[in-house]
Amino acid sequence: MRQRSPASADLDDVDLKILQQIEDDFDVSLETVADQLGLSKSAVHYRITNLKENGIIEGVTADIDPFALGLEMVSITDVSVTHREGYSENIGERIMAIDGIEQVYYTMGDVDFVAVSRVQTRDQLNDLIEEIVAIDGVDETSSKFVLEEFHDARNVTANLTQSGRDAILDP
Amino acid sequence: MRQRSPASADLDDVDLKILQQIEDDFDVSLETVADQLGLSKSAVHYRITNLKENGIIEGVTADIDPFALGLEMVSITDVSVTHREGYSENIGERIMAIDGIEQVYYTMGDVDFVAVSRVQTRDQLNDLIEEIVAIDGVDETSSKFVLEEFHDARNVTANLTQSGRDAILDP
DNA sequence: AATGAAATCGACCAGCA
DNA sequence: TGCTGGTCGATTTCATT
Repeated sequence: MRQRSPASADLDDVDLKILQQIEDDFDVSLETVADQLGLSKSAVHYRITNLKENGIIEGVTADIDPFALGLEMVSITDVSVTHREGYSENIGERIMAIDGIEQVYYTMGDVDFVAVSRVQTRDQLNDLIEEIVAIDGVDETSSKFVLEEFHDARNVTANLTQSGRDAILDP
Repeated sequence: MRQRSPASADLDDVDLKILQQIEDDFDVSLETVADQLGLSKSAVHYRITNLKENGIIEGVTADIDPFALGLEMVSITDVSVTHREGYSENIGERIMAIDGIEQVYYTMGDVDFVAVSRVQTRDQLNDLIEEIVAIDGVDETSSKFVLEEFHDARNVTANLTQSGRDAILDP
């Protein structure tokens, strides 16, 4: 698995406000953010640089509308595997590597993996599921079609509860 | 549901290459992208501006490591609802509005909604599930705990098959 | 749709609390 | 370490093709 920053990254109130702003929209000028916080542009820039270096900001990316690329079919596929030593991580990565697979979760319970996929056509969906089944160790799959999605991008700061916010601020 | 750009957005090869680059990393200089494509910096900027105006680029955002905020617990919750007129869309939005909910899918099949949540503590997870159950029209829920995730951010261009790429380029 | 020049904004640095 | 103000380089904008 990928390296992650420690759970107890010491962020203060100002960091959190900056993160909230730029996680929603990085296309704001430094000056706007600085004015809102009563800081100079340099100070905001300094903090953003640190947040990047500490891995708290993993990167800055453009969010693309999948529909613009004709990616209109979303499915959720439950995957069961035969349990062998160390296979699970490998299988997760192999599912993830298939074109059209967007997210893979390895879960506790009778279903082992849950995969979210996004494709243009039924043929692509068929191919994708066949590729999952072809992976060594995969037992059976069960897919459901998604009719509608609800989410405002990936928004970790927006989804914090108040107690969660407090937990970050005073360790 | 939110307005989306048409499936047949007329993109050319150059647009697709720009999207691929900036979806992965917007922190590249215009000059780098321009050089790779044999264009001027202004031309690349002109295209990016258009892609934003046409809604193909939905926005530019910072990706934050959830672990840095202590968000270490991920769950997938299946939600069944009693079927009444027009309730489904409303319920989806109400689930989505709960703190800690990251994504909600409305699906065909016996399970109606699939919700992905990310919280810091078991208490927060408990609260979250209670809030789902409290929604009018929700019948029953079933949750599984996620042990590991596989995904490289949201990467719609990277997940295109070759035939998918071709389908976009020649309509 | 793409270009080059001009205005604006972000990145970096030295210095300071 | 966190911040300021200034400088330089990059990006954005605009007139022009």
